[in-house]
Amino acid sequence: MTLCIDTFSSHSWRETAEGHWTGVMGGRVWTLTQTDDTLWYHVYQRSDRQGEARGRKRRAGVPLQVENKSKKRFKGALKKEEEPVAVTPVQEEEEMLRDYFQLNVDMGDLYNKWGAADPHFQHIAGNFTGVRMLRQDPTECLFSIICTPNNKLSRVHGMVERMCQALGDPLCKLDETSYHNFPSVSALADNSVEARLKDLGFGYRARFIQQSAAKILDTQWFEGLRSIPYLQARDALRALPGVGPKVANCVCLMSLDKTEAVPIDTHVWQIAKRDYSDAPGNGQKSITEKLHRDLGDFFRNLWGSHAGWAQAVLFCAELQR
DNA sequence: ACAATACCTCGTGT
DNA sequence: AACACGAGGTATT
Repeated sequence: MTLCIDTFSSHSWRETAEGHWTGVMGGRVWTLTQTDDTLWYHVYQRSDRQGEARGRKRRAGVPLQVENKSKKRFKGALKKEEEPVAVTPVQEEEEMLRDYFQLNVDMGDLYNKWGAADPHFQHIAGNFTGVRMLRQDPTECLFSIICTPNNKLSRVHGMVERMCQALGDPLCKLDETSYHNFPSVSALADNSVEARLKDLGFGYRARFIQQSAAKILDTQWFEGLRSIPYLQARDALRALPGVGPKVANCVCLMSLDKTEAVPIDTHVWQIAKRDYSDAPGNGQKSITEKLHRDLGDFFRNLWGSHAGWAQAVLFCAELQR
């Protein structure tokens, strides 16, 4: 069982050693690894004086052995814990991971449901029971995904990294790598941001980011998107510059708890045309907004309430072939 | 509603 | 070595 965090899903993680993923989540720097059904983690503490983590004192560039394994042991969705009276730091950290990896969701049930409804899913992804959707921070998700259209993922990764370094608060420094929080919306809304991001190689996306941030700051509806229905959230996001159907659906799916949101990108469309002959849009030349809706409806009808998750799993399985 | 076009940048391929 | 190509779409016409 190997932990792997897809670079499209989140650009904040990188594999610093084999099977060990280091990144920022919830304002803290983590290193994660997995053995069997157990997720092991280490949280770096910010030093009082120099802003460097204590973890820095560990051997440079090697796997970080988690200390106090008995304390930091983290069991997945295997057993329920009793409600704590007072929340300890360890309990808080475990809850953050449980939330981020959505470990309360029983993937077995979902896989059975998808496989039963769709023989092709069963054939391609029936065994990929370990793949699950992250529950990302909406702000980080939105502004990262805005960078992806008409772009290469490798470049997006560098862009996001530079944006965090330039505009996010520093957290700690490990082995010459400084980790920063994702920039706040207000930091991204500043008038100087467009020029700054252009200097960092963002091209025309620099304006989208600054303008979207300014609009979010101005209108205030962004924070409430998790608690309103999918279609309302999607349409609200569509009003932001640089946010089309694909980006809106990605943000809905990956950060706003809209499990039914199905982002249609060029790869998904190829798969749909090849493997789902009864799907709409077979004679279509390109992905129009209507086709995006129709294909989404088709997959929601096929897979049910977690269609977006099913699509992500199927695509992940596709990549492994 | 759909098709055509430009778009920043920067690996890669020729 | 120079140059065209296109990338997990979007905005505009």
